[in-house]
Amino acid sequence: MSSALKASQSLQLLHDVSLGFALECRPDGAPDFTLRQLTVLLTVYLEPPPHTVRGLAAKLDVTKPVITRALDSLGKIGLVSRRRDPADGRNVIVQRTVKGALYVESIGDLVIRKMQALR
Amino acid sequence: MSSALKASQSLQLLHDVSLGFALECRPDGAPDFTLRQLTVLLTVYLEPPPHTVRGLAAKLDVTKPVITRALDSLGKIGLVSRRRDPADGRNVIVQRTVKGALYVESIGDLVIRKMQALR
DNA sequence: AATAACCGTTTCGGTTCCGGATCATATCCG
DNA sequence: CGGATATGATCCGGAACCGAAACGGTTATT
Repeated sequence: MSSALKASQSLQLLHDVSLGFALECRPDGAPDFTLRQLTVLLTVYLEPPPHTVRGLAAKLDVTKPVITRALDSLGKIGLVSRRRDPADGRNVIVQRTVKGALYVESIGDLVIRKMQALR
Repeated sequence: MSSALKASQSLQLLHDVSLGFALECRPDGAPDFTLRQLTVLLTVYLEPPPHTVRGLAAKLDVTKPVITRALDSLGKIGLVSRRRDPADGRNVIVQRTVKGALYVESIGDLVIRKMQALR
């Protein structure tokens, strides 16, 4: 048995993760997560730093205010923090937090759990 | 090598799929997909029929108007259709469409593609 | 020093989404 | 038949989101 999943299994996994995420992964009474917010969060925690508003906007192909607002939402519940770049005062650097790292880790657990439940 | 992915790989996969979905899987100039709309779509196409508004609302743990609106959005671009239940005229049965099936299949391809690109 | 370029945030108008309540219709049951 | 119940759609007020544009602050250029 290889590590490749069949098409139907891939879809089932995505379905289970989407559903499980909405049902089980609500952080701290936070309201619903947008797919965009989730993507921002995962990008910050999975891709090598530093992360700037401009860079995230380009990577996700959205405008800057979208990123600013997403960081507002994520920051409000402590999943991310911001600080000015000391080297270039125009930049804002998005930083990871302990709480965010734990939360992202729990999402990974969800994916693994759903994958193991696949048949 | 087993079919199990490590935690970091699971997260990377979810990230790549989220990002790829937003960037590559825009059906017919359709606006952004909500995570909820995606979940509804996948549920309709992956879980055994019949699907009703009430059943979908219960499964996703949201109110009925949310499902009605999601079906409006999905139906507008032909990814899903509705018809009255001939047996019980109160029910609305959500039906799959050819276009929807092809679209869901393309999402499966995306997942597989991102999985194969994992390292 | 003055100007231009760059970056993130805020504002603005418009759209979409949400849950609760309500409505119209259909079915069930006394 | 008539009232209670069930289902999905619609309306309502509030909240969140979007892109374009404008704004304040920082750095680069001349």
